[in-house]
Amino acid sequence: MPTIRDVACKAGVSPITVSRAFSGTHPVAEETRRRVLEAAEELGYTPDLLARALARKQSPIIGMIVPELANPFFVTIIDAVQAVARQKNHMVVANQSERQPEMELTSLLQFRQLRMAGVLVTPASTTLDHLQSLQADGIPVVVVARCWQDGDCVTVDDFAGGRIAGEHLLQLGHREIGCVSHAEPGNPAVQARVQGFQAALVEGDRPFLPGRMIHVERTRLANAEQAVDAFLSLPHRPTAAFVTADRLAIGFVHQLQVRGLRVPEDVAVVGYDDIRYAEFLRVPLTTVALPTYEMGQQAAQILFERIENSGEDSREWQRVLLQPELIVRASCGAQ
Amino acid sequence: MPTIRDVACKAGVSPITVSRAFSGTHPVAEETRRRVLEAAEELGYTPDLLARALARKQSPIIGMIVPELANPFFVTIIDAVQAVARQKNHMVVANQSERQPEMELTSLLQFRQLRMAGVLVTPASTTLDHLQSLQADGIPVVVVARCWQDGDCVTVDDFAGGRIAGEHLLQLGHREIGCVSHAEPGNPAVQARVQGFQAALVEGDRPFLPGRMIHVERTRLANAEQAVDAFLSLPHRPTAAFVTADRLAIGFVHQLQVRGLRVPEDVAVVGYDDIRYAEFLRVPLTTVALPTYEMGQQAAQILFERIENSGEDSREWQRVLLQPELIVRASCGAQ
DNA sequence: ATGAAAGCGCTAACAG
DNA sequence: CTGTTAGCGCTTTCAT
Repeated sequence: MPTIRDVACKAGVSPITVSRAFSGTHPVAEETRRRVLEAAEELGYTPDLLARALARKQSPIIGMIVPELANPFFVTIIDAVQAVARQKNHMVVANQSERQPEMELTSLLQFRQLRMAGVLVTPASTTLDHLQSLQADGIPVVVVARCWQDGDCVTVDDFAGGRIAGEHLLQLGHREIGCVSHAEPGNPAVQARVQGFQAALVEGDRPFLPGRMIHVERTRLANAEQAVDAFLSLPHRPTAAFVTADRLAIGFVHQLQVRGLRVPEDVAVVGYDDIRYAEFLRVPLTTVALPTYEMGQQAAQILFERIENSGEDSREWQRVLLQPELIVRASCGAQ
Repeated sequence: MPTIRDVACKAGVSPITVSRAFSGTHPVAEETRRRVLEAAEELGYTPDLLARALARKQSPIIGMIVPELANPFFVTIIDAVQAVARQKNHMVVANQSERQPEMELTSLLQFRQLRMAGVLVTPASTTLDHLQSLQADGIPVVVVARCWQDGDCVTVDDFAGGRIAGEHLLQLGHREIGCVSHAEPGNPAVQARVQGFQAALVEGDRPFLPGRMIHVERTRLANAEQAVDAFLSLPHRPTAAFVTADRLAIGFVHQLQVRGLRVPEDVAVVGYDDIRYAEFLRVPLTTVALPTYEMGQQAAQILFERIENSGEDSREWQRVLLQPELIVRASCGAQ
């Protein structure tokens, strides 16, 4: 593979001129640039990104960490980030933490060792201090889908999302409403949904009964079964339920039907996320849709602003809060 | 950030010894290694992967190209590859080609410029010659989910998959069976499915009528609508259909129902892919399941074998063919 | 088992 | 606008 020297030689200029012609960091006379590009073309020269990265102390790669790849929610974010990154000639490494803080740390270490241009992360832990060591090394970090006090973040207003779910069920006349939440205890996104939902009930003069709160760890079928068991053994069985994730809601509806209950007639259900196919289910799911792609896009844009203005080091963090939207389908009985 | 020199100084050894202690390429006395690691620990030293990559002419990154991220099929493969890569301390860059050969070429160029350790690709084009320039540069390439004459590949036996779908419908007593295929014309995976399906009919003494072949370009709702239009206007409407992708099959079933037809009573449907939620649909979908994760896993393993034995340059390409499996649910009327 | 010298291919900093 | 010099931090020879 030809190097910058070979091209320089052939074009009759110095190596640095070739460098500049390719990276466009310094002006190069049009005529010179043409000669250089021509020589490069003939030689089949292409810049070595590794060498460039070493010299610049920065590789053209954005590191991402998401809880899991098997979740279209995060894949959509990755997709959006890639679209922005491609425009900026950057690549994206998207790792999953599997919700384990140690795995997140491992990835972050790799990212630092590779001197990535920037990092986007949906953290697995509630404390976010470990992100600051990256910032200290000059690597911009933006948190996605979670809040962050000490840095930039782009989030969905999950409190508002929970609230519109609750409001909707109240409007439909339900007075006894349960809630099935998921995820590891303390997951801030899910907590906010639940709090928003409870706020809606309170505002509607129906204080939420703690006994009607059902929690499961994951969104698998087995968890849905657990949730339905718990739901059906509640005293004064609620006529409706807000389930904090569509994947869980789908299983929940399914299990209710298996036990002979009808949705929405016996139990109305509102989910969260608006995953694909939610409209093709046995009972099309009423749910809260999130501006997922937009979230990734904005996060990436903020990140690149930081990368490009890396000298300025402004401590005015950006905090973007995007609004969710209710999608009404059959599972709540409104249609 | 401390460098290898700082550690060497503090540990009272030469830089090269530190290098060896960390990379483990050459033996280092146990006592020395301990001293080095200790010094590194105190300094907070961590190897600079960019510098290492430049010196070794290889970065610890696997490049992947898939047609689209919005398809769980490919995401599952990425997931599997990442799992293998992590064990080998490698990162994964997974780009989408959006089925455009030029985008694939752009990514491949980037991969080469970054001297990636290896590349996995599900090509967007039928000709695979462009992959050989990578191989020529010493970068191993494995093709996933497609066949490849001139290199390693790991594929699902789509012909067999199409055949079991056809056989199943025949066994259920259907004699007039249509087929709805998708994707850009000439997509080899889809072609194989269709051919396998046709072979089943021929073997069952029901030669497939070309007029019953319906084709659409994509798997969106609009395409499903198109397909149903075409299907319903067939002379002697078939009582069953094989649809070459679940996403399309879901829309197909949906549209049939919208037009007042019952599934499976009026039209039995068999899909392909066994996407998640296929079992929770209004009509749970009978479909052909693929060993997707395993495919990614095996492809990654083969790739790392090539990376690790990069001296040998054996021209005996591996060609792995994995078997699909029929999943019987309600949409075909067997349950 | 350890070390010394010489790059990997590019770019920053400074000159002109 | 162009060139010179001197690295980026690591690993490869080749010695010892």
